[in-house]
Amino acid sequence: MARQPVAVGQHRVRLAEVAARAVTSSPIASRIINDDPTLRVRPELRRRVLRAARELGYRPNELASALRRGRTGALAFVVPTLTNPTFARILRRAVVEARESGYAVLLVEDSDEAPDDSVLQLVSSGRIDGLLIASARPGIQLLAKLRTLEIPHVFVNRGVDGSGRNVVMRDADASQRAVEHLAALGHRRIAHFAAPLALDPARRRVAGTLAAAARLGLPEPVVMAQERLEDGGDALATARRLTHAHPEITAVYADSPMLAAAVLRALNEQGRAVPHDCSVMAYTDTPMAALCTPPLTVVEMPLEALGSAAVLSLVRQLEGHPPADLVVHLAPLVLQRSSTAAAPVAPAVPRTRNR
Amino acid sequence: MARQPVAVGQHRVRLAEVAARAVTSSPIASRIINDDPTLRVRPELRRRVLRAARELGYRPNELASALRRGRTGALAFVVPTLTNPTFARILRRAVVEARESGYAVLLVEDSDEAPDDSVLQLVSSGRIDGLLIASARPGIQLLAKLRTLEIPHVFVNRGVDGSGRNVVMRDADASQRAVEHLAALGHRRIAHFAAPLALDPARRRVAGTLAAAARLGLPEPVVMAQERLEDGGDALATARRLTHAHPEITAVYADSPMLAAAVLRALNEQGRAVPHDCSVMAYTDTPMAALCTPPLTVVEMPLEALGSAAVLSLVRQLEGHPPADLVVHLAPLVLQRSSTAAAPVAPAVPRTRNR
DNA sequence: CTGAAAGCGCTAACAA
DNA sequence: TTGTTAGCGCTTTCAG
Repeated sequence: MARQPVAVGQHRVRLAEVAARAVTSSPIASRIINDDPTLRVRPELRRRVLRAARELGYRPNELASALRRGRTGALAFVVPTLTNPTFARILRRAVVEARESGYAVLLVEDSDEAPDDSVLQLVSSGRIDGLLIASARPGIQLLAKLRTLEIPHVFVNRGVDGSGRNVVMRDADASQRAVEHLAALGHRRIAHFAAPLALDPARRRVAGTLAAAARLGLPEPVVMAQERLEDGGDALATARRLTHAHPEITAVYADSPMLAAAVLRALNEQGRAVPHDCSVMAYTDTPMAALCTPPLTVVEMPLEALGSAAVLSLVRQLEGHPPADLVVHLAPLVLQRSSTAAAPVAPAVPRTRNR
Repeated sequence: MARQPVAVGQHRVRLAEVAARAVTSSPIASRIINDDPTLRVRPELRRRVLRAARELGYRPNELASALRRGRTGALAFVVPTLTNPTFARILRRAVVEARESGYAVLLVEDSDEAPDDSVLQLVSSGRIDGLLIASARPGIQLLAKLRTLEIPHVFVNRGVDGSGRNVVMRDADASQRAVEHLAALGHRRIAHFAAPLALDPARRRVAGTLAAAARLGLPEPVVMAQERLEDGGDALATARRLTHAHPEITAVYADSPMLAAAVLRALNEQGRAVPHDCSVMAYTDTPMAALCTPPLTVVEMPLEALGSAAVLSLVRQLEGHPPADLVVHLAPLVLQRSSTAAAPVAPAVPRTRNR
């Protein structure tokens, strides 16, 4: 195979050339460019080196640097499903924060279906320094293998009990806000339509709902979980079962706008008007939430801050600090739109058609 | 028998150790492990090396290999917005395909707002071999700089005229299917609610709609574009303008489920029932599309195949082939749900409430 | 057929 | 204060 013909003068400038131009050696140039604080050097030489670097357009070769330093400057973000808007929001800020800390982010999808060892490949081939794991769930193979590979990592959003490295949000508080909002509107019989209960944050939100209801003196909420989440799955069927089995319910708190949309569909099919006959609200905001019919009241969460906090926490680990649990303190916030309203005075009765 | 050997202790197994155990030298071990076809070696030695590698759990250090070979084994995927479900679908398959071709994928978000040079950093610091660019749009800085850096790249979904390296789908055909679907239902006055027309695929879809309408003898469709897409933006306002200004329209073809949802909202506010008074359909399917009220008829697109094709095309470039335009041939497919139905016999008249 | 030598580009340790 | 030496772990010559 022929050698790639490289345009003349197109060749990448190396550190040695910068050093030569500044009339010094590579190590000195390296330490100046990397701002080595232990280096005592003539200010004039420093200026010469920096100027040479600038003039030549020098960019360090990260790979060479990585090989020498024994650190790659790359992190991997492991998501369960990329199509879930929640993860997109977390990831987005994580990428930015990582870059500001000097790391690139590799993406890995670790779906429930395809138990894939690409994460391990990445780790064991020395491509990355640490792992942001948003795909934790019980029984996931990754967890076991992480113990073997001793690689710094944090669990994002989905925590792992006792791992001591969970970066999560105030999920229980989110439920509390939701329940308070509904209770303030006079609702007493409410349902919590949950994401799979195998997932840690889903469980924390259920707990939050139950605790808040108890504290407010409401009857115990109905809890139903949608066990398959991929691509909508059969959320509609579950929503139908929920609304059908519990006509006494006047408000549903769903674990995502998608689940809430399923509830809207189910109620609509049964001729129950939202919010007149039944209120519906969702955990987390998405662009679609505001465009549902009716627009969904949601509990907005600090997903961007979560992404940012997760990276910072991991970077601290990489700098030698021990791992630690972290709760993003920003408070959940109810955004009231049109899907929640005062509870009906009389128990809701299915009507022939929307009002 | 499939006992997974584990590197006990901190120390990572090096090639030299594999070679030692197989009683040969590193170069030979390397060539055997990398399946060098020009290597003629005793089958027995080959077996010894592979067995030693397996037993020691050897994983090549990708960084060292990259440094030596002058190729990093990493690609960057540049997306405009991660929260757009379309890109999530493309990206998802791209990551898998890349892995199967031996590449990791770095993620970069290149939003309209934050003109960010992190892509260039990645390139000029020698972290990646090539670029998958899904964020192309006129005036984007990246385009100019790409010419300077001579880095292999392809444009995904959003093409750049005359680049000769666009990997796109049959967008015009998607519009054709949509228009045919609506025409078959008796609609004649239709509207195309477009994504920003600065974007190449949006333009191709508009062209497709106009061409199909002309071919079918329909009056020229109304075209209105939503110029800001980020986070829903003011899609609802635009949708209101569209439906309000054109009461004669009996069907709207929107450029995404989100835009379609905005149209559903607007029509609902105006007391027009969907699909009774007006049909609505969308380009591309998402989990939410099926859960809208009413569930959206959509034109499903092969986004996964697009992601896969883009990676393959880029990899070919990296292997020395010249870039080439590529159209993913899989046909757009209309998924009929409940938001489209026969055109009303009389021109639709705003009514006081849904039927 | 196989192995020894020579780096890829950078930086940590040590000399001067 | 500065330069020299020595690799990081791998793979590509090029001799044996």
